[in-house]
Amino acid sequence: MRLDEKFYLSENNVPFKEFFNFGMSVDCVLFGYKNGEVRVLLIERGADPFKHFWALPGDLVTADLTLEDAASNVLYRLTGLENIFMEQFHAFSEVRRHPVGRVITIGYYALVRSENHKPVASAWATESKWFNINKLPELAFDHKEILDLAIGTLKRKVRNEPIGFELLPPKFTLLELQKLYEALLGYKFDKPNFRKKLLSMNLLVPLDEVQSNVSHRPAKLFKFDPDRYKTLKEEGFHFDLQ
Amino acid sequence: MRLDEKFYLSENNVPFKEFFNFGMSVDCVLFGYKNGEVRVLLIERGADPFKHFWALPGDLVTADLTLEDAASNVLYRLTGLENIFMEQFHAFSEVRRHPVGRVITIGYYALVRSENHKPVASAWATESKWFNINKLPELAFDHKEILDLAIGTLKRKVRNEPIGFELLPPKFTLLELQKLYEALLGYKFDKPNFRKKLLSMNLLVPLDEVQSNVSHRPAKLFKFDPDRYKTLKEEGFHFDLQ
DNA sequence: AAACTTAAAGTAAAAAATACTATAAGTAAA
DNA sequence: TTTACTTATAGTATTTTTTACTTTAAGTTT
Repeated sequence: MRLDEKFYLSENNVPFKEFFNFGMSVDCVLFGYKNGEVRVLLIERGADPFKHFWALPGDLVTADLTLEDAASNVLYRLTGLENIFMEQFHAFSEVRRHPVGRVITIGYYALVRSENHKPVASAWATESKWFNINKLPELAFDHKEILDLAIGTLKRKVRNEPIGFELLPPKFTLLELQKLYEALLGYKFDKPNFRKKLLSMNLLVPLDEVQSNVSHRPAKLFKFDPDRYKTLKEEGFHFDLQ
Repeated sequence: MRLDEKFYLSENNVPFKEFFNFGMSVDCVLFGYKNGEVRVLLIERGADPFKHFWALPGDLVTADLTLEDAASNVLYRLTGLENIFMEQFHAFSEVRRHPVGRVITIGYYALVRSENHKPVASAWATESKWFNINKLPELAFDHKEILDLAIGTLKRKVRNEPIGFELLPPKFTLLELQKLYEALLGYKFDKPNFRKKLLSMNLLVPLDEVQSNVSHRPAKLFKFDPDRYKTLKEEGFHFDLQ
């Protein structure tokens, strides 16, 4: 079956192929965390339109790729990393959102440990840089709107699913975890209670290892146990941090 | 600026317009509720491909519409209603998901009071019918996958946001509300406690009115107060039913 | 060895969730 | 009109969870 062969849209007899004029893109909001700050990786555009503006890393989608593939590719080119945690959050479709044509973009947010990223410099982007999510520059296209929605999504998600761990190194202390959540949610936790709550969830595996190079009593290191979470979830457990 | 004038994709010098070959569609998962059952409205397709299959109501998007407009139109043609509660939940982009061409579809779920819908019979759809979400027929395209994700989204959302009310008549009793949540979540609540919890949220306005035509003591009617919810939300309130 | 810093355990009070009981207010049948 | 029946609604006691705070332990630095 070919596009132009046989099919017409029933309501008005317009040939199907008249509808195949959309451009599709993905835009990735890559979050990181460092020194108590939640950050997002932006690129400086190396080409028109919006040349020299800061923008979300993204790309037009080619016909042979799923959106997930396209977003993974963007993240790979940007960081050199594969298997980054990544999730769709919204489709943006304002008719005039892209000055060059009718482009609908799908927003993805992704989480990564800040250290692990190699800066790019290509024709695609002249520079990439981490920005504190509270100190953002002016952005190209409708990327401010996209980024704002991504931040809202992250803040909501992080409370209901244990995805925060994606922003931390594999081994972390309870205080590091607490500080991360405080930065994400914007309020403080009581240290003993935070500790008690997290440990009671049984999602953290204590390691036979402590912090090193600290000038005080070193804290015990933990790792997150994704398999344990999967099991608990099937039993009806619901991750929840207020 | 025109599409073919000036712009090339930086990485490989392909002209921009080569990327504008996508078809876009919206598919709507319209949920209803009646007699303790959560239901979804499906259509029987009146045209190829998948003629005579049950399917989600949807349509190809034209260049002048946003996705939200397109989804609203689908729902209007289906029910005759405007301003139906509706929300995007996912973009589906498998390369071969549509037999006729590369169509990316955006899934919307929508909530409506079951009574208020006029059945359609057009070339677009020969029939429309409510199905219990636990007794679904075989579906066209990848609509089973779309519907499954919509059901998961609804069950998650309904716990964290007071959207369940969209499925009830404007005036309802506390027991009706409880039965709705039991059907949605799949477990029972203790009546006095459910009542206590809901009333303590201060989202329900008691009316000077009771049930009629019931063969027992009639229950007081309530309505949901969306403005109150907005206010409470800004003060940090978080709707939560476990 | 003393001072200092943070980890980690413990405890008591308050709040919330849970399980259950009792009473009130209506309808329907005798 | 009375009695039985059904559901609404209020209340209460128990358990569990959350919250706020205190104490002790374990390391580093001077």
